[in-house]
Amino acid sequence: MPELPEVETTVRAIRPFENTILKKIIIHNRNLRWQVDENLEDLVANKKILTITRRAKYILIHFSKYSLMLHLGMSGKLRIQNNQDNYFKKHDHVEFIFKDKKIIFNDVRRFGSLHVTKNPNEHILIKNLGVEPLSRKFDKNFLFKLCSETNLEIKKLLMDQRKVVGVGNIYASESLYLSSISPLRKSKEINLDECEKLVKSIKKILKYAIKMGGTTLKDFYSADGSEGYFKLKLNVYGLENQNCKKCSNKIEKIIIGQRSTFYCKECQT
DNA sequence: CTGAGATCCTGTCTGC
DNA sequence: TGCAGACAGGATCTCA
Repeated sequence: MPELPEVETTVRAIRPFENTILKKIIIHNRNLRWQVDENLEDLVANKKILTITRRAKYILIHFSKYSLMLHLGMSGKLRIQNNQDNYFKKHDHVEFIFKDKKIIFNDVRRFGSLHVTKNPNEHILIKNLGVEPLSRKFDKNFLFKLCSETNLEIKKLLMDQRKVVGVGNIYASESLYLSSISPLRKSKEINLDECEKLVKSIKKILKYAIKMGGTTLKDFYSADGSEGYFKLKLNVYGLENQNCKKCSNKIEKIIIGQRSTFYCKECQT
């Protein structure tokens, strides 16, 4: 579920917990993508959260000495619940307990992860990550250079977190559609103009998705813990055999790197 | 070094 | 209904 906009939306939803004391963490299941660090609860119990930030698809919760790194994987989500509403859902693995409320990490498939570290930027899972697509650094020249350094299908390149972070399977298909570039194109054959279009499309769709996600923050807080991110209007993803909005050709589904990929053969060349 | 493919896990949907 | 098989929005690891 979570690509950059969903993670960013989640970060914004829990940002009100900045400058509050995390009383304790209760871990019901340490068996996530990686085992949760043995002493993680002790290191941050009764400590004040200073800031909550995002790097790639990681949610970073910073305390004075340590930071928590939370990744939502494929199916992870956070929900905020009043302490008095004492109910559980299946696959609630971690509870972050505050004075009146708690944040609960629920993850059906357990591809998510939770780590504690002194310096997240130096953590093995973070230090080799690529450029933030919404940063200034990510411009046409930067993407053009990335494209010239390898010869992957462009969609694979976009999804390689060591090159560009945050773009997952949905937004890769969508941004290529907006740019009229085929997901099968080899990166070395993509010219500077096309890189410009692609950079603009990626930034545009990510910003749009974040904006849309923001409108559901209220749901995020709701007492019943209602789930689900706003489903923004997609142009190609999941729309196999439906008509392309630009040319009325049928949207095709193909597999690239074992991942479903949707595109219009007619408009994307 | 690169790139292809397997893999972790559970739930849901499709087709017989 | 039951059941097998495919598939799901991530990312690492192994191996050629």
